Amino acid sequence: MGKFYITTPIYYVNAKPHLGHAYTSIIADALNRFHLLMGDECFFLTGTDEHGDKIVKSAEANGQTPKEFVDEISGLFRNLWSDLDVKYSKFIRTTDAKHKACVQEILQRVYDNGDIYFDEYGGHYCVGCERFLTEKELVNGKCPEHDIEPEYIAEKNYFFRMSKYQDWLIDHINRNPDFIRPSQYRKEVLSLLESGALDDLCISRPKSRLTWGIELPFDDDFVCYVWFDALINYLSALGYPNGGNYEKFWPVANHLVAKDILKPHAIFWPTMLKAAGIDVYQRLNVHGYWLVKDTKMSKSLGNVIEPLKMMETYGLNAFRYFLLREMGFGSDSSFSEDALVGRLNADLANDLGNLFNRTLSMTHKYFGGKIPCPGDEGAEDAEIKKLGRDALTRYQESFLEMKFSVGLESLWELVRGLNKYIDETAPWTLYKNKDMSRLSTVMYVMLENMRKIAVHLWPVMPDASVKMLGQLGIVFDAEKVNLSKELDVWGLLESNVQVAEFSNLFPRVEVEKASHAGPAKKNGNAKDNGSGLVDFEDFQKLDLRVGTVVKVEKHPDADKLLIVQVDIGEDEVRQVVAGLAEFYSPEDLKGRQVVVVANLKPRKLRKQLSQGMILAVKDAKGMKLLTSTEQVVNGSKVS
RNA sequence: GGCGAGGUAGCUCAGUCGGUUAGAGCAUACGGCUCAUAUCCGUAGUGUCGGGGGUUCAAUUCCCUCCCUCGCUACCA
Repeated sequence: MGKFYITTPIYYVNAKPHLGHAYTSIIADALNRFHLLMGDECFFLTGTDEHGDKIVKSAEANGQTPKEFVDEISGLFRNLWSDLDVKYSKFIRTTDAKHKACVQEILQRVYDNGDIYFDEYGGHYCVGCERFLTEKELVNGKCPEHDIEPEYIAEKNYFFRMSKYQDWLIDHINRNPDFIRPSQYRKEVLSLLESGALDDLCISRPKSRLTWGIELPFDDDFVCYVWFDALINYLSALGYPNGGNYEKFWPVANHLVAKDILKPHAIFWPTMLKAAGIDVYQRLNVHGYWLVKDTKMSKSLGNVIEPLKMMETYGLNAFRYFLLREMGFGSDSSFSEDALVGRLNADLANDLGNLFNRTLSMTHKYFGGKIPCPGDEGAEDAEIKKLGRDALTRYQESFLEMKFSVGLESLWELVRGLNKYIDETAPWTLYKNKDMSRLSTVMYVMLENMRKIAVHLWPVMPDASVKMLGQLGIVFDAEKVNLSKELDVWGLLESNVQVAEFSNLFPRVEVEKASHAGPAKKNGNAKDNGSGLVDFEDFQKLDLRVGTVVKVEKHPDADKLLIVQVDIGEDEVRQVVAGLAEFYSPEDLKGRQVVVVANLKPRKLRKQLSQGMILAVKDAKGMKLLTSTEQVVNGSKVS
C-alpha cells in the first residue's frame, strides 16, 4: 500500500481567511482524496501559525490578549474548512504544547551540533515600526513612515549557520529534479543559492522586545524566530521524534505552498532539517496567485473575494471545480465571477449535468428506471470505452503531477465523447424500432461511464460525486473504490438496480454579463449583493402584457411547439412560438387571453420567429396558462 | 542590473526534444437531433505562433538581439 503525506502551510492568523487560503486547502484536500481513492494510506495536515510580532499587534488592536485573539481566528479557519468540505487528518496550532516541545528538541539538537552561535547584530531600530530598518529604507537618515531618526541598537542574538549547507542544498536540488516543482520555482531557488552567498539566519528575538513565542531551550532570555518555529509543525504534527506516524509519513512528505513563501520552504527548511540530522521532505509543490482584476489580492486593496460568498452564491461544487480547472498549477490566474459562471454553465450544467440527466431520463423511459443488462458490444462501444480508458488514464497521471487543470480537461473529453455517443447511437430511434437488445447495451455503456466519471470527480467535488453515485443506486464508500483498477475494470455497475428519475445537480445560472465594451455601468453592482434577490427596478425592466390569441397553428418542424399570434394592443399582432403543443390544441388556445413577455429578445425557434413568451405554470399534471381573472383590454400591463 | 516566467484565433490557454493543411474550450454564424437543464451533435472560420536578424533543405519550435507584461533578487556611485 502506498503512502501520502500532504501539508498546507500553517496559516498566519493575523487576518481572516481569504481566497488564497481556500485555494491551497482545496487542492490539498483534492490531492488527499485522490490518493485515498488510489488506495494510499494518507495523512493531511493543516493548521494555524500563532506566534510573532504581528499577532501581538493585531490582538492589541482588537483589545484582546494574544491567546484570545488567536483562538478566535484559528476557529474561523477551522469553520471555513468544514464549509469547503476540506477533510484534514490533523489541525495543528503552534501554541500546542507538543509542538513547543518538538521545536525545543530540534533547536537543542542543532545547537548541540554546533550550528547555532551567539553574535552581536547592529542595526537601525525604529520604535514606530518595532523592527530594524535597512540602510536603504532610510530617507535622510530617518524612518520614512514615522519621520523619526532610528536608534542604532546593537543586539545580541542567536544565529543558525545556514550558509554551511548551501552547497549541500544545491547538490540535493540538482540530484532530485522533482524536489521543487513546477520547475520554474526550482530554477529560481537554484539561482538564488548560486548567485550570492547564503547568509546565516537570525533565529532568536530577545524577550525584552517580544515574549509571544517559544523559549530557546538553551537561553530563556530569548524566544524563537517565527519561521523556525512554524516550519517545524510539519514534523511535530507527526509526533516527532516519537511515533509511528513520523516513520510512516515523513518519507513521503509533500508540502504545498503559495509562491510567496518559497524561500523559507525551499531554503530555510531543508537546511534546518539537515542540521538537525533529519531527512529532508520529499517534495515542495508551489502554486501561484489568484489575481483579481490583474492585481494580487490583498486586504488593503479592498478586492478580497470572500470565499464563502462565492460558495454560497454558486455552490461549493462549482467553486471547487472552478479553482481546480481554471488555474494551471504554478502560474497565476485571474478570478472573476464571469469566468466562474462560464465554467459552471458550460462544463457543469450543459456538458456534464445535462449528460447525466438525459441518461437517467432515458433509463426511465426505456427501462422503467432499472439499469439494463448489456448485450453484445459493437465498434461504437469499443471506441467509447477506449476513449474513456485513455481519458481516465490521463486524468490520473495529471493529478499525480499536480496538473489538475489538464486532468479535468481530459475527463471532459470523455464527457463530450459520451454526448456524441448518444447522438450517434440515437437511443430514441432504437426504442422506436424496438431494438431493445442494442438499446440495453447503449444505455449500459452510458450508465457505467457515468459511474466512472462520478467516482473520479470525488476528489474535486465530493458532494456532487456522492449524489451522482446515489442517483445511480450506489452508496459511495471510499474504502471500496480503487481508481487505478478503474482503468481496466468494466461493468461494476449492477443491472436491475433502480436509478433516479432525473438529476439537477448543476442548474444553470443566468448572470447579466458585465459590459466589457465601455466603462462600468451605473448599476454595475446590481449582481453584487449575491442574495439572489432583484431590485424593483430590475423587475420593472420586464414588459408583461395581456393579449388575446387570434390565431394558432402547429409548428411544421416541431412536435412540441405551437405558432401563436397574439394581439397585445399593438398595430401588428405578435408571433410567439410556444412549447404548448403537448398540453393545448390550437382550437383550445384560440380566443384566450394570455400573459406575454413583450420585450423578450426575439429569437428563432426551429426557423420560426418568436417575438415574446407566453407565461404558463407547470406541475405534475401538466401545463396551465396564466391569465387575468376578468377580461381586460389587450395590451394592459401586468404589474 | 541579474535570474525566472510569459507574449500563439475576439477571449482563456494547450502545444511543438525543428518537418506534411498550428490545436482545445468559450464567444460568433449556419445546419442537424429531440432523450435532456433554450441543453446536445456537426460545419464554418479568421492567426505574418511579440518585432528583427541568424543557423538549416525546413523554425512558431534552436541561436542572437530588441520590445512589452509579471515575479524574485541585487543594488551597480
